Amino acid sequence: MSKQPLPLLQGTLDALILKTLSRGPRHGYSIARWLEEATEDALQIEEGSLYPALYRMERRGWIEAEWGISELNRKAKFYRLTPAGHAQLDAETAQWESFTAAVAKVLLPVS
Amino acid sequence: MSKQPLPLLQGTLDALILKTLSRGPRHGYSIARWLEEATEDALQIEEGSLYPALYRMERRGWIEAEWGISELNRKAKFYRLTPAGHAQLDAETAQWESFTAAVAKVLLPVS
DNA sequence: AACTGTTGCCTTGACAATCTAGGTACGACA
DNA sequence: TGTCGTACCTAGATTGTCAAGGCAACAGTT
Repeated sequence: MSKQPLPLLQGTLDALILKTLSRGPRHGYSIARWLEEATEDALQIEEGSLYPALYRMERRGWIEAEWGISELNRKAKFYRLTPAGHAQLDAETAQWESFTAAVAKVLLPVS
Repeated sequence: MSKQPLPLLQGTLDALILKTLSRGPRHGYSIARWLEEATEDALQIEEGSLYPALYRMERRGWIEAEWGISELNRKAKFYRLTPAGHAQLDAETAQWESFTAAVAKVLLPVS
């Protein structure tokens, strides 16, 4: 009964990152670690997914980057949410709730 | 406040179809209609997604097809779940629950 | 000084599933 | 005859994730 991390459903990573950043600025590596910790390692954030996602979101104006120094004294790129990003987070959260509610109606019917 | 159908998250369609067929055999078009009805039109099942999904699942041995006549007297291909398909449904349902639970921990924290 | 592990960022290419936008055929019905 | 709904099918584009690499720099050990 070893539990290996679930593959991400396409489209959920953005929301997860936005939510993480809504708690305060973080650098990429730290976002990944925090998400894994917060989900108790149920999700694994691949760097090959993470960094493209960050660029995508920066390009769309949801987040902004700034170089700085990490807690461990290393160069790191810190991201923070823009107002547009906050709005996007709200929208994606609402969508996520609607979507899971819809799927649940099919997959987990009430009786 | 018009509500347009949500795009499907990649990977969920299989589970939705399997669950639909677990209630009894159906033809493709009917699967789509039933899913839309069951989710109160929150989900829209595109035929360009539906039919490829059905072939995929047939190829994998989760479902079996047979030509027949629809309720409306038209030629239609009826699908039914195989034992492997039933097992797959169970697996995907469990995965779905784990995944949504993990995402919820991030997106919808308890307080 | 050399080595090792960790942190932190980045990129390329493959892959998989969905969607767009077409198409065909046929029955029902006006 | 024409139109609408049913029912199936497909090619191509798009999108996001993942696998699998690589690089640089710091910390701690030996």
